[in-house]
Amino acid sequence: MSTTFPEGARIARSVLSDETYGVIRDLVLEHRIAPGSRVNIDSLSAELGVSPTPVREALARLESDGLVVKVPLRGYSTTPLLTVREFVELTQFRVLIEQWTAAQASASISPETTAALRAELAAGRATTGAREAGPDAFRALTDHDARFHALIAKSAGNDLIAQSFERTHFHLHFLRLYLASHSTDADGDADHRRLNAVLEEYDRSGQVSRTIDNHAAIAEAIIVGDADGASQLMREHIEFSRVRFLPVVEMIASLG
Amino acid sequence: MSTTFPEGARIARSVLSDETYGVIRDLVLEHRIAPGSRVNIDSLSAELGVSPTPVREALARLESDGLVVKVPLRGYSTTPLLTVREFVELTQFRVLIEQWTAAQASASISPETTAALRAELAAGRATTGAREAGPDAFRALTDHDARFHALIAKSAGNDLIAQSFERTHFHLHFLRLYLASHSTDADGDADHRRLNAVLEEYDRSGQVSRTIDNHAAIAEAIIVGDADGASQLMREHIEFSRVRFLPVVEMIASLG
DNA sequence: TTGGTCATGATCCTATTGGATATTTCATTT
DNA sequence: AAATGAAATATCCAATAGGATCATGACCAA
Repeated sequence: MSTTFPEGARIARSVLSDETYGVIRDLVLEHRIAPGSRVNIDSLSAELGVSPTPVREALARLESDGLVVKVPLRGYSTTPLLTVREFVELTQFRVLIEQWTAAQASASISPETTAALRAELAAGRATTGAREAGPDAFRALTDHDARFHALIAKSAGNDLIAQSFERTHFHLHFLRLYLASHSTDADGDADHRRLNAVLEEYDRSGQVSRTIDNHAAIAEAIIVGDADGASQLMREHIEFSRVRFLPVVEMIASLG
Repeated sequence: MSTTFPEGARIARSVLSDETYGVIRDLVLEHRIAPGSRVNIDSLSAELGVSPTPVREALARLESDGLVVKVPLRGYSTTPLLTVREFVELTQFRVLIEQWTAAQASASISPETTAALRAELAAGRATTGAREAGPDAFRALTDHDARFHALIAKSAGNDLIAQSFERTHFHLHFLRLYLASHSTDADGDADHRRLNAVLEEYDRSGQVSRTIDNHAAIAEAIIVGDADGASQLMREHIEFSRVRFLPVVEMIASLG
């Protein structure tokens, strides 16, 4: 008997293959299944209380999403954590796309978009109320961050580009990295001590309030229709995120 | 050193679900299954001589590719042809991404990339040998076009962006549109007569040689490292394609 | 002893078959 | 003509048999 997953992971049977898809997706994204590890179809189906068939279909879709990889006749594995190179490439992609979405959103600003941006900013500020650091705070921050950037992407008026941007799941990849870094046992190992030092530096560097301030500035530029300003601020925002987070990624890569 | 065989040397075992994925994909792209029509799993599995299970898995992957859509408990349908709006959005996306890839490829030009570009140009010129118009010529042109643009995307040095670009399958969508327009019966209908007029104008407008000339100019700019020039030429190339093809898209949309 | 090869068993992916459930269609009734 | 119900159709899931891969360990040769 392997009660690996919590009871909440069980499925309310309605449209089983879709439900299964969502559950497995969350299991991967939330690190319940470790990055780079094998995914056993039989175990998973037994764990979720369904037959292998919907699990198979769910995994096929997850492969197209880039969350698992399939080796024929050998099964599925979750994709490994982002490498440093992939992290840099993802940041490049974000700069390219989001400079454009910010400018476009500015050019076609509407009262509805303005209201939505202000509401999301308020939600973001609410997360800073509790000033603690660590996984929970980081999760709340990335949730807000994901919603904020997705909102701008949708406001740019090009659904295709918005979809292409959202399907990178950049915030989920960052969350996976961060969770992985915090879940490493903090024993006396010199590597782990250095990682913890990097993490504490990251957590304490005022990242949360800094991010919210950046968002506020970007939103204001968009609302007043300052396309060039919004574009420039967006670029700086992403670059800042890259500079702050890169040491964490490098440490993780050197450990793994 | 272990002189292991390259990846391709691995024996291609019969993995039925992968095989059916490719077959169904071609069926949809080549219009053997009409756009917007239902896809019957039982009929398909009987047609292909396999059981419904691999067909189901293949369809799940195709949904992530955007070629079919699933309605729970009602089955799958092929996605309709591109709307005018989607065509415009796709062009916007291409301009945004490909200006960047062209510039980046110029900035990091290598002898290998130079050779590959020249080879692809030669292949493109070979397609213009037969000066006929119509579906076959258009197919040869889009095949070359897809390879040329994918080559530049890969040469930009960012795999993530290259993948994101290639997964739009823009050339396949264009091919579907073109094939759909040519497959409509040329009866006495006034709409069809107008469509045929638009198509003949398109086929006769020197699109083939014009495209190859554009490609040659872009390749030359990349090879000599002229990032700004390559970026600008790429933009004009895509805009030209948009202007020439848009009337066809509009006619199709007005008919469907 | 050391190194490599080969057989054997376990594990897991893969695919078919059959049945349960939802939807659609069509005939019947009001 | 509209509504209701029942048969037909198709999706959807489960159970199971069939194969491939990997791991373990024994055997043989150097």
